[in-house]
Amino acid sequence: MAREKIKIEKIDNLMARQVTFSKRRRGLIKKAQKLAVLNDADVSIIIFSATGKLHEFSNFSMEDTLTRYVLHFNDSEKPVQPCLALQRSNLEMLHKEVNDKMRGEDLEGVGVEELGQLENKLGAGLSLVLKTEEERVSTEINKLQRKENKQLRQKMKTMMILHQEKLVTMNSEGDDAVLEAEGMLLESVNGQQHICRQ
Amino acid sequence: MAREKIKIEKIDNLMARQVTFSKRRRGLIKKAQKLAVLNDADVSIIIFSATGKLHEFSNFSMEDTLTRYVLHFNDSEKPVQPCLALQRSNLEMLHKEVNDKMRGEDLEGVGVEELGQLENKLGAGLSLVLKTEEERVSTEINKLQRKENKQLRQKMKTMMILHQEKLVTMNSEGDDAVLEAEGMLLESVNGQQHICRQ
DNA sequence: ATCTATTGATAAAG
DNA sequence: TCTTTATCAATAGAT
Repeated sequence: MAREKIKIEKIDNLMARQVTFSKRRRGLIKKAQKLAVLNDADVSIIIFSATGKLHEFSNFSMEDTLTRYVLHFNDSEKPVQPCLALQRSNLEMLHKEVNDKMRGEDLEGVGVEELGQLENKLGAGLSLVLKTEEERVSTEINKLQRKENKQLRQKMKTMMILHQEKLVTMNSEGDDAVLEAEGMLLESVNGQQHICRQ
Repeated sequence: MAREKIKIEKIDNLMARQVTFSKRRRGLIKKAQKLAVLNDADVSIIIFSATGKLHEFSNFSMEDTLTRYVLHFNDSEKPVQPCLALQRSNLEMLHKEVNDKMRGEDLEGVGVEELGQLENKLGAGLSLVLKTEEERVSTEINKLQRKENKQLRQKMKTMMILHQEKLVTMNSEGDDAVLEAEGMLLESVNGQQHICRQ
């Protein structure tokens, strides 16, 4: 869109590429801003340049938008409106799911595998991000094994486990139902430990 | 950019807004595509329309780009190039961090609070996403309290705890260091339980 | 969806 | 990187 028409292919000249990147990046974000305002939409853009530099735009909170994106796949059939409505809708879906699936069942009698499907619904969006993080760290830990740095490995694993533990703590907020759930957690962890030792 | 210049403010007329949204959304994504190709960049766009419909573009894997985005803040001083380099760089940073902070310390003597800072480094990107999810569910659980649906609450909490448990399982891959770490986890959970009962 | 007058974006040069 | 300017690209309004 200028003096000459250019072919859409990687620009060879580094200098020209950097100049074009700056111009087009600003143009893109300008358009994103207009789209967001004109149409009352949430628009988020993440750009990593070839040199690894991050450029971002979000007319709303980037974190909230990404969370909304990740959670969107929990309830993709029925698109929802604003963030609060999104949360409400997701929870109502969980209500229904839980009531449908667990009606009349004794929770204590339901195994981890059977709960897995419901748990996946609850954590589906979370897992999308978690899985890559888990796999990433797992892969790196395997690389470390070759380096025989066992001490560091143990420390990293311990930290990861403590990280998970903190999350469990966040879930436990000291009301009536929690104590029973904590008991189940202890039983589960004991069972888990047994499985891990196989 | 057309017959008349328009003010950049929310378009009142619903029909006109929808038409403009379609046109500009396609234009934005077209520009994003060109930017990605011309400059060899990773470009991801997430758009939620006012009606909650999701539109997305990513010239690379959206999941990988979002993971890279979340992880980017672990190592923001030193931008990194490709995904593999990113992982390597992050791990090397963790190496250094762990060795610097824990050199000569007996791991068993280090409390949860003291590990927290390192653990936050390890999980910083993860937490960015997890925190909102945790807070979201936590908020909704509190709302449920008012509805006095205690049975459902317990089930949800149990599922969340089982979810965390599964993550712990993912971290445990049956090598030497894990058994000790699991022992620590059990101790930690017992301690945690005590704290929760206060 | 298609048209087209007009505005907006930008490639090349300075 | 900023400005200029000739040209190309996107699009507002109409159909």
